Amino acid sequence: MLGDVTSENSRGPRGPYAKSAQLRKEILDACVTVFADNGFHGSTMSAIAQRAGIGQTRLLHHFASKAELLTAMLASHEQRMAEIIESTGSGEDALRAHVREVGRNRERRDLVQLHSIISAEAAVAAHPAHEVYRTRYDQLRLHLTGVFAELRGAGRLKVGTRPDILASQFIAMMDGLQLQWLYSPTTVDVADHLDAFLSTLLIDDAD
Amino acid sequence: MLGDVTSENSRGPRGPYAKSAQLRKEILDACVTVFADNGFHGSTMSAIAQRAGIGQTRLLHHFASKAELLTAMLASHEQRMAEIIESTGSGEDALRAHVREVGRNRERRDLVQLHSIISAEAAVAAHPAHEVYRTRYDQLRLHLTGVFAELRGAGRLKVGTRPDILASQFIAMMDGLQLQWLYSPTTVDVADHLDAFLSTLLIDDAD
DNA sequence: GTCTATAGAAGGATAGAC
DNA sequence: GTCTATCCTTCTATAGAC
Repeated sequence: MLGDVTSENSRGPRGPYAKSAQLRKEILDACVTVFADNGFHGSTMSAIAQRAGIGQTRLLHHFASKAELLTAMLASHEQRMAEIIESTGSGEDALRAHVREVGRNRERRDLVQLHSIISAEAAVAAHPAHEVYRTRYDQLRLHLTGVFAELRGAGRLKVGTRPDILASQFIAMMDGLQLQWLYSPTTVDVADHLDAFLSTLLIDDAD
Repeated sequence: MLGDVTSENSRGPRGPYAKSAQLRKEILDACVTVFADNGFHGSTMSAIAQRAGIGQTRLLHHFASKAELLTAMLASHEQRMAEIIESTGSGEDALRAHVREVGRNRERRDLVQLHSIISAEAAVAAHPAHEVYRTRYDQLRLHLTGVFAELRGAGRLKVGTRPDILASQFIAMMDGLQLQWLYSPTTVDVADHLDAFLSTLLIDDAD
């Protein structure tokens, strides 16, 4: 810092690191596939390296451990989920946005597998992704509780329902339907069944 | 068979096997705990043996491989699920029976973890439990579709709902709520939220 | 940053004595 | 049926040359 006229730390990676950044990205992509198929426990550094088309030691040079690889990969996806929560408008639009997002996963079986297997593994406190997932579920429930509460205020919710319970139910339905879809892609239509669920809850907007 | 006057094969294990049967049971119990915490991939024969209080080679003498251990353990539980499907009366009683069963799992966190992690791992075709779980989900959907269809016939179902979709939704809700309960046992009440779901679907019986 | 080589531990599974 | 000893493989991770 002091007197270092060439310092550019605040502007992110300099020239030589550009290639590294690209490689890191490719490694993280390889991670998704391998972790999706075998979970954290069943995946090996060698398998990930092979998938990324590099050697095992080279992989280890960029990510010091398997746990670091998992958390880095999850962090790179976390951003996208945050966007969905923030960006959406209010009320029903917010819910339909979630359904649309889940519907897009039809083309990304790897992402569905990844979520299903890691979320289940990480339910154990010792798992490297435990805190990340606990926080994620808490935030998502909080967000959706707010959305349903808003709908309640607008008189759009069927009587006898509670926003906080609906939030848990909606998340459960997303997770559970995606799991069944993995087993029977032609039988279970995630987006369709989610829409059906919302239809049983919401009173038609009459404006 | 031919001329073997001492043959008692058709009456199950003879004397000397009684101890083996007991040990097998203890091993399978140890399995539940270990597989529940680490899944199939993350569990080791040594860990299971240690949990069962025996040596690794002794474990291997009774179950030839880890995959055999998993399938034997699942088979010993399959029976219980079949009973729930068969035994229950009709209509709403059948659904409430499922809710009660899931409610009992509050005292069996290990079983919930086991189901969550194995069902997610086994979504990959190469997993030793893949076929078992695919079949289980198919049968459960079939069973519940019948139950909901019956309720539809009795005029107990809200309009705009479809028995087959409700079956998928109900299973998804069970799986998904149990997963959230693992992360937040004090926030998510599985049986309560399931009951709430059924309440939004069913028209009160007026007889 | 990348490579070869390899350590050191743990994995599943087998052989053979008792 | 149970034990000790052990094989072979694979795992994560390190060291050091280039």
